[in-house]
Amino acid sequence: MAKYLDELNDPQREAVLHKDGPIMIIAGAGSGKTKVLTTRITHLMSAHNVDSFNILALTFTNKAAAEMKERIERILGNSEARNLYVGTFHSVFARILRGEANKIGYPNNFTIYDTDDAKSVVKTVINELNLDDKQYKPNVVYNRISAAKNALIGPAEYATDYGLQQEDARSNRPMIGQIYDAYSKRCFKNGAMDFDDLLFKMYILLKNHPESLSKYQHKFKYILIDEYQDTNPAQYEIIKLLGAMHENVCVVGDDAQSIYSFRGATIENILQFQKDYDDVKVVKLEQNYRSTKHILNVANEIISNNKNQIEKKLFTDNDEGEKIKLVRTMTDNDEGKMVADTIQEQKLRNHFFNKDFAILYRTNAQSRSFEEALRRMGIAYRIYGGMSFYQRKEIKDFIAYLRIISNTRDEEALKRIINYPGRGIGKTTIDKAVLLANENNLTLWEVLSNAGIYGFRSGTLESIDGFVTMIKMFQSELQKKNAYDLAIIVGKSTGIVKDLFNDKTTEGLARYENVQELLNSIKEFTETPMNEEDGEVGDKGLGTYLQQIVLLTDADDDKENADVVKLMTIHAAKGLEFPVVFVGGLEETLFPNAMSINTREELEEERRLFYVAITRAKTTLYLSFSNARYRFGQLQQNDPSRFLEEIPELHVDRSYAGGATRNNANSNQGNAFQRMQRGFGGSSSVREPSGNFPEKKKPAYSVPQARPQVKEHTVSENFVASDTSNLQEGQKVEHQKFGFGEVKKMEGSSHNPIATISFKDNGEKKIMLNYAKLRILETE
DNA sequence: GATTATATGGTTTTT
DNA sequence: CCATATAATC
Repeated sequence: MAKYLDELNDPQREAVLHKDGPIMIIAGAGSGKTKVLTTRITHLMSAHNVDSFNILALTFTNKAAAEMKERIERILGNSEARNLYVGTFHSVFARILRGEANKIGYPNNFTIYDTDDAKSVVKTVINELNLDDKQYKPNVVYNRISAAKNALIGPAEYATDYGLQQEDARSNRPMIGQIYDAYSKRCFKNGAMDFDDLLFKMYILLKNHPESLSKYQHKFKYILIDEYQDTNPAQYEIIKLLGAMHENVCVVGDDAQSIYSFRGATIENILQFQKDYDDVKVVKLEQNYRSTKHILNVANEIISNNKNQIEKKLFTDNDEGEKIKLVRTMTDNDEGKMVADTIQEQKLRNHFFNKDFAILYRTNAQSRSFEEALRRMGIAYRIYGGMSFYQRKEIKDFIAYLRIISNTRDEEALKRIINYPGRGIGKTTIDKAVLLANENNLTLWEVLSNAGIYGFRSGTLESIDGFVTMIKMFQSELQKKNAYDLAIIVGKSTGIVKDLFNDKTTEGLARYENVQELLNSIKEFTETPMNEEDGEVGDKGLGTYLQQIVLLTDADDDKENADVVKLMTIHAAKGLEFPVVFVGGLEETLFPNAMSINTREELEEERRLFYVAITRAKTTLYLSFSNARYRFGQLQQNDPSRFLEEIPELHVDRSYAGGATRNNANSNQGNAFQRMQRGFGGSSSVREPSGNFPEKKKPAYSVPQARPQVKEHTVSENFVASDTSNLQEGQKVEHQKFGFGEVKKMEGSSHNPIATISFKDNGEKKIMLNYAKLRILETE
């Protein structure tokens, strides 16, 4: 038996050894599903001689795909893995569509619109239909269109679907069908597809073009899908088409971790799978190798509150571990401080590195307080998600040039840069040109490049001609230069790079650096040898580059080994694991989020999200919530999350207080929530005066606070951290945070000296000199 | 047409 | 609070 099979448990091995026919693997959190997937692919190749060109594996992130390839390569010991078709649904389909676009009337170098571009088109279309964008909010309309596409409902069907029409009428938005139609037409005219089109058009292609369908059915003899619980109907149908010939479809998922229903994902796909295919083999992976017993038990308890789920019971042979820590803080800033303090302390006490910690939250906006606290402590961190690199204005502007060079039909790109940098082509001119384009059924670019015949004022005409000439020059350069060289020329000729360079403000500097980074990334792209099969769509050109970067998440480009604390939403943490995990903001209206408590389905998804958060932790889990936090610029009171009620008391440790020992009532009765309520004398109906919370106002039961209160100390102007290697007892010092004090005692090894210092305002503290910033006061 | 001041409104999660 | 949209002013 091959060595790699020995490393599997029974059900894992069963999943790997099953060769032909549909198989569904229900894989609990931390049960080694990635291992099963990679081993399965390896096994197909090495034991069954399946050609690597005939395997398709779909993942949710590019990073997961890269990791999978790498692992397979390692086991196989050769470079066959590079021939595998591994990637996200979106990137794999984009690649296929790039080759087949002509069949559905699109140019091969079609542009991919990100959400911002797409919403902007929606907005344009709404205005052009003379509809009120207050009534038809672009955001809402876009989501509606997106949902339709994910359910494979095109504009024609949308307009005639009674149910949908009723819904829209009821919500006072009866024209959405028309907007959808106009939006689709405009995208088509622009030679552009949005994210959902990558699925929708892929489906259309396979459905309407038997030769394409046949081609890919033959090619993909084995299909594997990761995170199956998060697939939507469009993805389901595509897979059904692709897999119809061989039926060698392997799906791996966990219904308990389904958290993308807002993107159209449905657990129905799991149930439907067993109906659509004959003799589906089902394997359950229930042994968790990731977490301690305490953590896993809490997770099991939480998820058992959901009615909708597939029967399974996760277990682990891992240690009992520590109880999970539950911390209440006063404000979101305190919460940030508590987490930063704890990380610092854990690093010292348990020799953790920064990269062993993850801070997870429900919404991106929560990152701020954590970020500030970490920065203040000098702890290196990285935020994933939020505004990604390619969404920044300066980057999008620059890329818009490349987009218009590659695809002149891309109206969004054109509008973005036609007057950036300023060249005297203002709103009036653009509106007029767009109108002309619409009236004459031309693209905006066509109007501009023939501006002479449309009676623009001579000055404006001159500007337009100058712009058009410049873009044409870029296009001719494209014939002889690679993407990087072209980008350099663009940066120079437009003056963008110079402008940014001359802007010496902090933001200007950052923008300049970002553009430089963009140029570097283009360079890297042009210099990296190409994946063999990308050759099928021609070049290593600009078009390929542009299509690639839109689908990049910033989780993808991670410097895996950087020693930084990771901050991200729970959604973004799916599939990852960390030794120590903090989950912040466990409060009503935030988590579960107020937007998602109106139906059982929504609430259960929030609970699954909580489940995902908990199961990211290997050894230590902190849950925190705050009395009040700033939202929309205002301090808002919140009750503790209802999910906390669901945690059995025996797994919880509330004595934790950011390192300080506290004598709190350790009653073993009731659950965490009840104790919390009691502790606060009947809950958060107690309104604190906004702003500062007086220290003295302690409840009868002392519920642990994040930290002993520190009297704020403002450091002296001339504060410079002194060399403390020769610190002596009796010396007077100033501490960055605790203020002035006197050294009472020196102890600890020379490696890790610890001073006991009596502070004027904050009492006696033990200070680790390796980390503290102390200024030794000159003794007279 | 560009620059600056003021108003508005938005936060759920992402490819 | 922050980012974007509109109005006001040059």
